[in-house]
Amino acid sequence: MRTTAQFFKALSEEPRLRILALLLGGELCVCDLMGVLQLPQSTISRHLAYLRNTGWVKGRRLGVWMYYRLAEMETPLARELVELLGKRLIELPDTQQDYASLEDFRRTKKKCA
Amino acid sequence: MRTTAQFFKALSEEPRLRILALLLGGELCVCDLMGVLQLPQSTISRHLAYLRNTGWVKGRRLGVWMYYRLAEMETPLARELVELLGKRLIELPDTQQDYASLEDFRRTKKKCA
DNA sequence: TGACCTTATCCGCATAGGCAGATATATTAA
DNA sequence: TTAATATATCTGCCTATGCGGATAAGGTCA
Repeated sequence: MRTTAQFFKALSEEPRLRILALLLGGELCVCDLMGVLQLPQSTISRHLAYLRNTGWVKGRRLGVWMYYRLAEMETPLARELVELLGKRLIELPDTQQDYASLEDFRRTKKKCA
Repeated sequence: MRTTAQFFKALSEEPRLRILALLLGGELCVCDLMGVLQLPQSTISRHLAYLRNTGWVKGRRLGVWMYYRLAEMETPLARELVELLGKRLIELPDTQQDYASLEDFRRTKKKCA
């Protein structure tokens, strides 16, 4: 139960929820997330560490860049929750706006990747 | 998005998650929750206030007792999340144990209700 | 190797929020 | 009205955790 609460805690802070919403759309590197969330690199990285430790995301290194993606969930609760978020979280206006920012960022400031 | 994060925050602390899991089984009074969670009354009441303020539960007074139940959710995300919890959270061993404790408590120490 | 880039972690600080005990409020019953 | 019970809120304390800046670590390329 403690584990389950810890798992939900990942969703309880706005920056982490936004990161997860973005990752529902596919793999992203840290600099993409910085571009969208407009938060310092250390903050982004710390939240990603949190998400890694609670089993939400996995990272892989590609050269200099770390790419993060949603992990494969291990329990039915987690799997169905991800499915639900993919359907309902994504349709929220805030999420849509973040997706638009991501588009912008990738088009204009493609410093990374 | 902030609201959504706040909403998930309700699930991010073990006592609140346990309370919600119990309420998935139906309306309960504060003393029932005290009996199961074994936490001081002020702690239970504070968590219930939190759950009230974030729209998770509604309370109604019946004489001296306050009964709490899950609220009717207002968004598809929330509704489907409750449905998911009702299916998957309830089957966790910890939750089952709390349900058993509730049975016990109601049978033996029926001081309230 | 050394310069440079990206990401992770460390540090100190500030704040949110948990807890328990004390007190206040509401309801019932004598 | 007074007493008793159930619940809510207040208070003070303490821990967890968020934050940003600084620094470390890992990787690439000249």
